[in-house]
Amino acid sequence: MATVPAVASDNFIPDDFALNKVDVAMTPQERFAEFLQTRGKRSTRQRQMIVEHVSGHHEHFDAEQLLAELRSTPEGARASRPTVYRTLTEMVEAGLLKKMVLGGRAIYEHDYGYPQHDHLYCTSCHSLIEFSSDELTRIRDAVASQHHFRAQSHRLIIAGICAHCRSTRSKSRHQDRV
Amino acid sequence: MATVPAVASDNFIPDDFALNKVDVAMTPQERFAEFLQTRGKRSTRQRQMIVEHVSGHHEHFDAEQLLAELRSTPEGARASRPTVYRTLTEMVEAGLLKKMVLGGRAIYEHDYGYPQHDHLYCTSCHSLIEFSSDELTRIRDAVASQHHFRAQSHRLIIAGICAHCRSTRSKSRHQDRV
DNA sequence: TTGTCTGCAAACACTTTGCACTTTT
DNA sequence: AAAAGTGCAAAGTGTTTGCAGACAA
Repeated sequence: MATVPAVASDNFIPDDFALNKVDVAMTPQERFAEFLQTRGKRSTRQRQMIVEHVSGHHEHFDAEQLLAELRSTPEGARASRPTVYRTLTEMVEAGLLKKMVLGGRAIYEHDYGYPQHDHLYCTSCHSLIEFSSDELTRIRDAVASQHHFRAQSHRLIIAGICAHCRSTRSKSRHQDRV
Repeated sequence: MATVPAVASDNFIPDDFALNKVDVAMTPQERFAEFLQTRGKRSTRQRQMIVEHVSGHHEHFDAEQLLAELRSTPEGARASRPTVYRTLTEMVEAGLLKKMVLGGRAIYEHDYGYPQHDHLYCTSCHSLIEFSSDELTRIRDAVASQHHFRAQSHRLIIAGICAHCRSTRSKSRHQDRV
């Protein structure tokens, strides 16, 4: 199953395991458990609580944010920074999360059970608005075949100012790396 | 930091100055000189040689690469690392270069006088192949207006394996952050 | 002269790693 | 018991910044 070298998952492309859209009925937790099992990895308390927490918050987030949230939970629900980073990496490998880089740091979003989509990125308030376009996928495949390129995935980010910031005419407009 | 984290032009969107497609006949050097002037900035030896060098190499590159190239030039054509970074930032502000982030570091490409285009990114050899699509721009504008979003720019990166790597069946396939 | 630039060294943000100890299997 | 995981502290990257001396305007 795991033919692909398990690079620390800087990839935003789920690996072979992830591509098997086997059982869509599994919960993220179950799916992750299966993933760990097939990899000879262990189901630890930390990994469990991280998947649990992430599954309950359907927003975009980054590692430090997640770490802070975990630390603010009542229970001894805490994991170290390295563990959080390591687990996020595994969740990407498992196809539960998708990773992208914005403003210099990695942003994660849910991938399991969510349809392919792209983003509008407000350079003023940094919000991400999702949208999807079939046409886009068509263009992608057309362009790829023209170049004898095997497309595995794509990422389109349209940067600009969102409706809210436009009306607020925020003074503090600035633009971030994409 | 201040309210607006003065992210030194991490933007890939040319600022107001850049949007004035005034004189397309100017050389990059002239344009940069004009940019500096309107900003009350000075035309130093370092800035001149950096623009000069960059203008002579029409490839994608990153700051460290440029720094290394400058250091290998015969003449005392050298600038410090901070100066290289600062000047690249200015060149982006001036609309001469466009910046994007791939594999964790900033990649620059020429923007002045070059048509809008997007990229195919080979996750195996890390090469960037350019292409352009009018349809894409259409989609972008359609999506943006649907969301009352003012699109300023967009970036589409199609990741996959290029023709060359596909035939080479490279063993070392790996995937990088985009 | 005057205020901007440069280069150095140090600081930075985010992320990864080495290693001894702890846990899961 | 054996193997994998965790946390700590330290190391890395790529990039930015404070500051004193160097230099355009």
